[in-house]
Amino acid sequence: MTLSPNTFTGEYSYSLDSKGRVNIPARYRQVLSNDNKNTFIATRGQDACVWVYPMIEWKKIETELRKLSSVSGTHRTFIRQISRSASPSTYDKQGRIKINPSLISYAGLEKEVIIVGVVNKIEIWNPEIEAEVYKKNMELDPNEFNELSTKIVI
Amino acid sequence: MTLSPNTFTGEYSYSLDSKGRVNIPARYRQVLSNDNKNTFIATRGQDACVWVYPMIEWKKIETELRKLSSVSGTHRTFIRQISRSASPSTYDKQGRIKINPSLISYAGLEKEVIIVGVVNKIEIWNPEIEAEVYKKNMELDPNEFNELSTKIVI
DNA sequence: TAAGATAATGGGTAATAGTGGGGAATTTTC
DNA sequence: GAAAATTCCCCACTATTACCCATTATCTTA
Repeated sequence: MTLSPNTFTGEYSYSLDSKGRVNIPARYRQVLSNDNKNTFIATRGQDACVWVYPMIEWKKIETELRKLSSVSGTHRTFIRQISRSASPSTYDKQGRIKINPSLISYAGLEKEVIIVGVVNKIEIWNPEIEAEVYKKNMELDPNEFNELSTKIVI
Repeated sequence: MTLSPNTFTGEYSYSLDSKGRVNIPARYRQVLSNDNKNTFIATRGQDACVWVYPMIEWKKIETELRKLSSVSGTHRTFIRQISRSASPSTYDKQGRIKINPSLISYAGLEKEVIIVGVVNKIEIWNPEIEAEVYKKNMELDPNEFNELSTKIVI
């Protein structure tokens, strides 16, 4: 059952332990290409969750950031906000990565978390917050969904 | 944990000691390429912070300065300003560099500082000042910010 | 459905990182 | 040229992290 490399789908329930570690689902680790060196980059999501990129995917962002100039105030702020919350973590022998305290509090994570594969990255949520956000988004924008359907066929 | 060489992300809290020394986070030292000779160049940031470049990255700035030297304009002023206050520092056995007094007062640094990796360089802030600047910037340009994130963040 | 294999979780310990300070060497000042 | 000041290098203590092992749970297959 080998899907495309570095592509994540499905939803899992895991626990965040007292040392701030979460397991990366075995299936996700299996589809990682070797050049990721077992390393992920965790960062703030656009929603109240943690985004976890395989290293290779993150490097693409990094390359784009390097093109921006620090002469521009807006660019400077942008780079800082993206970069400051990004921290690499190589998973241990048991397949866990470490999530740093500021990300844990940003995403409101407690013991039980859900892990969602969103194609090129992984999201880690507090289940309660995820349910709220899901509900809100569904009510919000039926039109945008229609618009999307013209762009992508599933 | 092997990210691109000379590339810094993440945020850390450190202390500036009575001798004007700050620790460079171990993770940052590990991604330094050898040709940096354990040396950084500290200078005035565009914001109220200290910018710390690995030597190799700094040399790129110097190259830029030479290119711009015959052209008048803001770029030249910008780079000259950074250049004039730049001073090199090699980190000691414990991984600390020395920040000179004029930079400490420019950035308003006290005992507690935060260190932010902004891709090609490192920023050192007084936490209170950083929080203010953050707040101000967030109010300033949400539109441009969103536009940038749709282009760059994947 | 039982047994083996794989995966998830929790915790202990050795190694590493961060902090503070002492003293030799060097520079500055009188 | 001596005293004072500063810088640099080293050592020691403490806190934190990463690594390893043990146990429990879940999945797979015969």
